[in-house]
Amino acid sequence: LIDKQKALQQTEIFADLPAVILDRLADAARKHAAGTAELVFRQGEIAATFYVLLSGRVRLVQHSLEGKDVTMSTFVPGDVIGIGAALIGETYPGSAEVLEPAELLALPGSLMWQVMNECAPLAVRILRIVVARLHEAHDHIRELSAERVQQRIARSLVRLARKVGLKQADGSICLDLRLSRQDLAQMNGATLETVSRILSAWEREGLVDSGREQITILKPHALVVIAEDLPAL
Amino acid sequence: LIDKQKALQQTEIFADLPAVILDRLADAARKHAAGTAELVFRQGEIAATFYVLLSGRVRLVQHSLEGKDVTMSTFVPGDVIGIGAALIGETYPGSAEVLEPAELLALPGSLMWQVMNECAPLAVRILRIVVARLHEAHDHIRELSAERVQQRIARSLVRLARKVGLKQADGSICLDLRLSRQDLAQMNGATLETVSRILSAWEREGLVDSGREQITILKPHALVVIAEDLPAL
DNA sequence: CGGCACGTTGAAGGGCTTCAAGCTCTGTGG
DNA sequence: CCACAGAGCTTGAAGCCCTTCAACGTGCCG
Repeated sequence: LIDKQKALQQTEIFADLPAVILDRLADAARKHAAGTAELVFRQGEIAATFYVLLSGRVRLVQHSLEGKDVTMSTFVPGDVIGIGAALIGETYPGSAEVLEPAELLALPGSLMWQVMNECAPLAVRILRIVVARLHEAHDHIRELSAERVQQRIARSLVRLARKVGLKQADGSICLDLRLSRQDLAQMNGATLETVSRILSAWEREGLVDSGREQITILKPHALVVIAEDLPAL
Repeated sequence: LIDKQKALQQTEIFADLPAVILDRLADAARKHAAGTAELVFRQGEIAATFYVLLSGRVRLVQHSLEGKDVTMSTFVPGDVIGIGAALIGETYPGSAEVLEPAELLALPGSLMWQVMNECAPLAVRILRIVVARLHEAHDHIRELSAERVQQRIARSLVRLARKVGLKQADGSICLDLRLSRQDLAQMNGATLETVSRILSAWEREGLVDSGREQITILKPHALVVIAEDLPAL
């Protein structure tokens, strides 16, 4: 119970809340563990609860009718998952699939409503998060509409480098996560074959070093050039 | 001043508010008219105000570096524009371009903050709107990632038919707005040539009847079949 | 009536997908 | 410990979807 409070406090969204509020939330929170490939919730289910990710990695994925999976976003510890749907009480817009073994706190959306109405700063933060995600989604739409696969993949790698990149002594950046060609493809509306070909080409040119579910960026700047479609070399 | 109140009351978002609140909002609101192709706000500007659309039509468009414009969403009377950015105080995620001569009410984001903190139901509605738009954006991402241009165009037409379709006696649906090939292209990440070819093909098959900036759907059901990629005919 | 935005159509080509075959690792159970 | 199954990856060939460029209609409005 106390560890649940501590866990909540360490997330950006629930930090610095009045003790009373934190108590109520921690009291209602239920710990939940899930292994790789498990679904925390499924697309289409009525959303009564949302989740705080404590450890591991989770992605939000939409299934298209033809069986293609599309990754909407991936979450790291501290992120809130499914809060939009849970607050409104509609269905989840996608499934939450565990990428790396995860611990989560499950919280009821209804309680969140009550608390938000009493604690304005909390409402502010939620709105801030949802708006930020909306803007990310808009960026994603622009990229899918106007850019080539190459460019989008480069962009993904640059973004991942900023988020989970381990800078090496020689200036290269190692991406600290399991990342298959398939994953990259589903994040960018492409096929795994195309991703494989692009990475192979980059490897031939010495831009990256890639292996099974693992990628190291050798020339970060060159990747940015591709991602931003800058003219000169 | 009284007409501003009335205008606000007739939008879904500001209906049924306490008179005191409505007063303050109406008082701060400033009427604004804009002609076709004008920009209500520009991508990248600091967002201090948001807008309520009273009449006309407006689209939110992102400009890519290579000069391609991508339409994120289009707004009809009663919609709120730029509220996400204005509440957070960051920059606008895109430009708001007037499609048909529009009247708007401009409201300061800071005031909205204050009012939201006092009036929980209002905060609820804002959040509901932003979440709904996030989910729309996610759908759009899935479509762009997994579907062909044909399918996306069909989907756009079906959606427009629901929103601004005038049902005729013979079962056809006339889209009551100016809609160029270019517009359809920018809504779906395609080129105007491709859209033209697709519409020509559909016209040959008797699915639609299209002219200059004007489209009538002759066989709505057949279009749905294409949009949803249903197997049989 | 001339200008201009919108629209059509063709031809060429490129980017990406699809299908298919084979390879390389990883992990697991005998 | 080794072998093997299977997941992940690579590569080729064929082809389609869509874009790009270009030239030419068409209709609207000043």
